[in-house]
Amino acid sequence: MAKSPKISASHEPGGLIVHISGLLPSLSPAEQRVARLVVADPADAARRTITDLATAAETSEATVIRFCRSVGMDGYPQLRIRLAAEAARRVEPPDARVVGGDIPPGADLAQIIATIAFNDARAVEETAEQLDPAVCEQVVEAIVGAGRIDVYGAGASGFVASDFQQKLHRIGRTAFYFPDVHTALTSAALLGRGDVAVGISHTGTTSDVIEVLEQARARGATTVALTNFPRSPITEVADFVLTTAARETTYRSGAMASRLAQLTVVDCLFVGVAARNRARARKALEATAAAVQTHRVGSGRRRG
Amino acid sequence: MAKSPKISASHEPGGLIVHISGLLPSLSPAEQRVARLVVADPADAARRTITDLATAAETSEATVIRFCRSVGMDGYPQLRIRLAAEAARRVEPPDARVVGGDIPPGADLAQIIATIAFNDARAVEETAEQLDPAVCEQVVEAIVGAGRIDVYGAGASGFVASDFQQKLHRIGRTAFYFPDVHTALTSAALLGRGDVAVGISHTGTTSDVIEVLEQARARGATTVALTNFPRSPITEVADFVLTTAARETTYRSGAMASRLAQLTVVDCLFVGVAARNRARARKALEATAAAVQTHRVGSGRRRG
DNA sequence: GCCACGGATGAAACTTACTTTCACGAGCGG
DNA sequence: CCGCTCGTGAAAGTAAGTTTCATCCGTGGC
Repeated sequence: MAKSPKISASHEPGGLIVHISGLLPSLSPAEQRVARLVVADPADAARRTITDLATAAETSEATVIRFCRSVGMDGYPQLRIRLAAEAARRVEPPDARVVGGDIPPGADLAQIIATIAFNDARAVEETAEQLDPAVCEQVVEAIVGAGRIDVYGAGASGFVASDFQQKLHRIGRTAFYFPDVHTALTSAALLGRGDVAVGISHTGTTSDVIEVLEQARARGATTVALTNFPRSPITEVADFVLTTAARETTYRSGAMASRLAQLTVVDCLFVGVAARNRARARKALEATAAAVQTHRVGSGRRRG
Repeated sequence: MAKSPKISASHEPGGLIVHISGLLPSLSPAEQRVARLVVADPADAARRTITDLATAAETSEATVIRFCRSVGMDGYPQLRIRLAAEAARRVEPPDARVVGGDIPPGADLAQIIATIAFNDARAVEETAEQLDPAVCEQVVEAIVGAGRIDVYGAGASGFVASDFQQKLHRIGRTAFYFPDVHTALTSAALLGRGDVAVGISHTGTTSDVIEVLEQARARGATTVALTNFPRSPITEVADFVLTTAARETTYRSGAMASRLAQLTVVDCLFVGVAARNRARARKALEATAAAVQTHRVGSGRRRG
């Protein structure tokens, strides 16, 4: 990477805040303080002067400017304006449900449900907003033309990887998923030019997955990373990077929001691939559906 | 008239532009030139610097400031921000995404993404809305008091079942998932009063899952069904029925929407259970998180 | 016609906000 | 332990925004 790690935010119609939260862990401590203020209350931040904001974040103006550059803005005034615009757009939720934050200790189940659903839905929506269709297109292209597709993921992301594998398989693409690192590495070693390796890691720091992608890349395969953090280590071994937009969350439902976001991305890719050859994909899907038909009861209309 | 004819615009949530055009005729010629530029393209005006705007209106900065005061702003920066916000709000509804229905054959990837995300998010939201907190509460209760929890699911629902099992396990509940019918049946036969069996089936017609639930029920276990169809066969063997709200869909992303909805429900149950004993759950989660820490790289901040 | 008078206007002085530069200090790898 | 890099804020520098003030014009009285 050249010099200034400026991550483009220009093709981001709706998601400045999302974009910033994604970048948050890659920022320096002082910049993170600024970022947190901004994310917490964009409208308020837009009203502040740079000196004001710097003081509030207990840092200097210089750091605020650096923060602006880090998130892809030219300077503070631009950030202000973008924030104001962003804030105006999202004044909507007047709901009582707890947004973004923690679930309060005394919450009843109805409240928990509302909060989880809201955050889950948001993660899905925001992920879609910040997904770059051009990159998706290239990934779809690669998958369509691939001799073989390997999908990797550890832990929770493993479910997603496995899901993706199954989906691709159902429409007749040759895809594999390995729950075990060693097997995965072995498989990666057998990949070659034209093949595709997809690595899924929410944090982007899962060494197992990174290793496997690295191996795949060394063999000439096209590598794709799916992570929540656009500057995490996994992005360094990937030809294409797709990001989800689950907010940094605490333990409760954060993991789930991120999972849903990942699944959404995977589904988009899947549909993109399937759309390339509708007839064949539909036929394959019908065949696989028919295969499990005998395991269904009451095949007709559902009774009361 | 006293001095500056400042007209308050602070109690004007939606209509800055309207407000300005309203008092346009009362402005001086030079100010009117400014006003017309602003009204014609608020977003563009917000991007300009005061000198820029003054030049464009063929006047001086001083006049622009006067204009700001005339329309009730404190100064130029405030106007800029208000304009940016205003502009953002009125560009909003460009909703080209296809709602609910099929993805048209000629759709480009951006459209596909928007459609999938929208439907996914909807499924999650609507599921939460129709979920009965009372039933959830009872299910949570049962799980909290259970000696053992068995989770069943076939095919795509198997992922969800497996996910649920893993979640429960991580907070120290004894939970099992069996991908194979025979093993599942065997396990169900060993359940007893106080144990819980959860069956997941989107259609509610998967005979394997129904069979297993039936077996579990016969042994005295509490049975829970998670399905999209409140009157499907599976509900007949369940003590508690939880439903998702994915619309009846064709092959494309319907499966995914239903999956996300299922995961959301599962997550709600999980959080509900975890909330019953915060301290213990948190401790267990921290322990499991720490266990995989060595498999992460760049434990600190991510670099570019 | 000439002279106040007042409002509108822009040039320039001024202030504040923003940006850049630079030196210091902490942490890391050799 | 040394040198390196990186994050940081102080301070210098630049640009943006604001105020002041002189000018210009039209108006209406003398």
